[in-house]
Amino acid sequence: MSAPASPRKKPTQARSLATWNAVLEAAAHILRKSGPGALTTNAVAERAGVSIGSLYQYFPSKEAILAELVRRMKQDMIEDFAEVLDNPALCTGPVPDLVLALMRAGCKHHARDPELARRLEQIEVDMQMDAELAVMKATLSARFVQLLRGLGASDPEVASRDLGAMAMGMAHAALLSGDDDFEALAQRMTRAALGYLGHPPGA
Amino acid sequence: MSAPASPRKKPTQARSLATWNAVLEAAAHILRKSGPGALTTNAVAERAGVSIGSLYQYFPSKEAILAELVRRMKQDMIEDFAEVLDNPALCTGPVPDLVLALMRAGCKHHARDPELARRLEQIEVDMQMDAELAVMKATLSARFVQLLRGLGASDPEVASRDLGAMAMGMAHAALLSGDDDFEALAQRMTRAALGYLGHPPGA
DNA sequence: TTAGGATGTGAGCAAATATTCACATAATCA
DNA sequence: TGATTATGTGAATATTTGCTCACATCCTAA
Repeated sequence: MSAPASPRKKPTQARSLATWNAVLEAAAHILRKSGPGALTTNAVAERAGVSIGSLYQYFPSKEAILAELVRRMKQDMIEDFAEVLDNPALCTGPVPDLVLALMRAGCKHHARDPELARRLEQIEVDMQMDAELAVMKATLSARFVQLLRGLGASDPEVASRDLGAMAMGMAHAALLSGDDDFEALAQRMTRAALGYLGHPPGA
Repeated sequence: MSAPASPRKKPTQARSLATWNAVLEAAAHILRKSGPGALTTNAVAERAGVSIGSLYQYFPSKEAILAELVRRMKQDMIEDFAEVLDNPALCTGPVPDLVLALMRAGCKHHARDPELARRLEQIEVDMQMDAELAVMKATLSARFVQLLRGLGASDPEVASRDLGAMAMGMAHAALLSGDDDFEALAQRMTRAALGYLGHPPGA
């Protein structure tokens, strides 16, 4: 419960790096297939083909494993969004195109690994972040707030929160229904987001 | 895990009904204040001022307690929505007024007990429903689908899912930020929903 | 080659947790 | 009243789970 959520030691040799990865992959697999209730340290070690002692050599607690998985997902997400935010043509072009591109980016990691993404986003809510993760989240959030201010949103902080939550909610609901058409999903998200921002619906 | 999620026996005397209620209230309190991780049967019994044996007389498992809490919340929600859906003036009036009324209804149980509502909605996702709960959810969903079809939504089933998830996501995010202005929240939800439905933003 | 650090092992401990059961007390009714 | 049923009790059990530790094996570098 009170154990630090950061890795105990970084692997240096190739052998230990394989162990490290096997643990994370096993945890991801269990989370994906059986949910957080089945995620026990012993189960992770067994699935990883690694002894429980080895697991604890690199992760001081179950939470640390989850934290690392969340950090990886968040990292990917930030990169997906950055690809859009760093594109000058999109940022100066029509707002609907920009919003659609952002929603597509937001759906990307769901498309890659839907169930895992859903689980991790749910877990993230109840997880106390380590400093690294906090910085990553703050950075991403700040970029959105700035963008929304540029789009004329009256309360960019709230708008950022709302639009993110809206997209996440829709994505999770789609997954639970077995709907994996993420392009159509991104377009529906865009309609809602543009409405939120006060843009009239175009063709 | 495989225990039935329905109550073991219904209380008949006043004394046992008090026990029944104390258990549910205690479970709600723990969920609200400490989250699902702290919800153990022994903790619930202790908080309720009731022996663990008594708890198991009425609830065959921890899941059964949660199922009952979820059923109660869902029941309240359905009533809140029914108040709007059964109002002819609203249903035949301007669409934005109707949508706003629905969003307000959707926020109502969050306003009553925000943290509990958030937790229960999260738990509900991973809970296998009993028949009673399934019927309640299906009934509510059917009414929304019908309404959305009347509003000209091209895919009412998907729209119902999307709009519900959207509202829930925004509500949860607001709560986590400590934002408890549910009227403002309902208005922002309405903007997004109208955009989703293709309605041009009015004054 | 060999010393010493890095890595791996898994039995087992301590704590937590869900649940049962044998028994006690209270309410109801013939 | 006495008998039967409803309700309440909490110590005890069986299981699970996070985690440690004493020891084995592997790698690297001098």
